[in-house]
This record gives sequence, C-alpha cells and structure tokens, in this order.
Amino acid sequence: MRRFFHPDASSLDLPRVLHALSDPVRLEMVRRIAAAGELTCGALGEARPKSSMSHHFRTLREAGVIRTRVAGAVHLNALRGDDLEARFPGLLAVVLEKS
Amino acid sequence: MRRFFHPDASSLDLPRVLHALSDPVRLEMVRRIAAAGELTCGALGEARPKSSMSHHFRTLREAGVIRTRVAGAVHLNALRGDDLEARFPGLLAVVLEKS
DNA sequence: ACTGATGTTCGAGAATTTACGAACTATGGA
DNA sequence: TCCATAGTTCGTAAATTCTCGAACATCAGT
Repeated sequence: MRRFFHPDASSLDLPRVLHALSDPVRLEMVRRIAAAGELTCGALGEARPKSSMSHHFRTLREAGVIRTRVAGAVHLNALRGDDLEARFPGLLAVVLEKS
Repeated sequence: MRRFFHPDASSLDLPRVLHALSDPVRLEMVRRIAAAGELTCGALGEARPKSSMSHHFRTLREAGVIRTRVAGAVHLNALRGDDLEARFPGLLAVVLEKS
C-alpha cells in the first residue's frame, strides 16, 4: 500500500500554499475537487498526460492543499478544507470564488 | 518621467497575483508596505542588491499588488488594497495575517 | 554643470518548475 | 495467474524564475 507525505496542519507554509495555487491547472483542479468533495486522479486528467497530472497532485499534496487516500485501485483526493481554514482563514473562500 | 505598467483593477489575474505573493521575500515586502502605507524601494532593500529588489517590485507591480508612484527622486510603493479587495475579497486579510 | 542618491534595465548564470514519454507498482477481476 | 486499469516515479528537455553585477537614467542640491 502506497504511502504519501502530507504535512501536518500546523506546519502549513503560506508561500508554499500560494505557490501551489498559483498555477492555473492546479487552481482548476482545486476548484473541481472542492465542488465534487472527493475526486480520483483520473477524473481530472482528461486533457493532460498522467505523469503531468501526477506532478500537480504531488505539488498540491505536499503543500497541504489536498489529502490523497488510497481506495482500492484508485486514489481519492479531497481538499484539506478544515486544516487550511484553521491556518489561513478565508483563503479557501478567495480561491474557490468563481470570478 | 518614468512610467510603469500597472494592470487595471478589472484585469487582475488570480494565478498571477498568487504567484507574486508566493515568494517569501515579496510576501514580506507586501506586509511591510501594508504596515507603513507607502514605502520607498530603498526602505525595503537593506539586505539584497538593488537589482534583485527591483525585480521583485516589478513582479508585484505587474501582478497588480502594488502601485508605484514617482515622487521626486524616490519611488513610493503602496498596496492596491481597494483594487485587490474588490476583485479578490478577503485575500489581503489572509496575506497580511501575521501567523 | 557636476555630484550623490535612488532605482531601473540589461545580460548572464544558477536554480526551480513544467511537461511528457517510458518504465514501474499496486489493485481488482476474469 | 494473467490482464487491464490507475497512478507514481524516473529521466530529460524546455521554459520560467531568481540573483546579481554593471551600465544607465532621473532627480535634488550645490
């Protein structure tokens, strides 16, 4: 069973989180994950190669923006909404705002 | 008289703004500008070469985070608080929060 | 006009990030 | 066990970004 690194809530770093969110592809991923609650990698990777998507998932995961859990053969990704809200109140609302 | 490019409020781009804020040096610059209201470039550039600071000022300026006005021999930098708040409500509060 | 102070621009090198194919791992089902 | 599916990791090439020195421009004061 594969294991991923997830920073714990208290060590979330603002520049790192902002950088993770500053890529248009990742921003869109985050919005769709937020809207769906939980999404497999495949559900987001229609347009790009899997290895590219995997890179973006990793960036989001290691910044603490999403949490990835293994469910059988698929990986389910969810926003770390509570952790983000606790550490950077209001950030998620800004990012999820459809402008 | 030198003229700078400042994007107008309506064309502020979230990924671009987030990227501008995702650098620790620039994040600190923004916080100090916000605290002071308006600051010269020199007031922020004690530690790094002027050309490096100028690059960061430009990045912030062209993302629409700060506005630079020329006042005699110095450049005064201020946060574009109203524009940012209008376009991305709550973002500034998150960024200026001293965690 | 000369000088000092303030910043920008230019150019180049180093570091980081992005993108993507290929090989690999793990899981569930036939 | 064999096979297809899901996704990661590796290696590499291209694009961005960061950093900084050097040269340049502008302004204030003398």
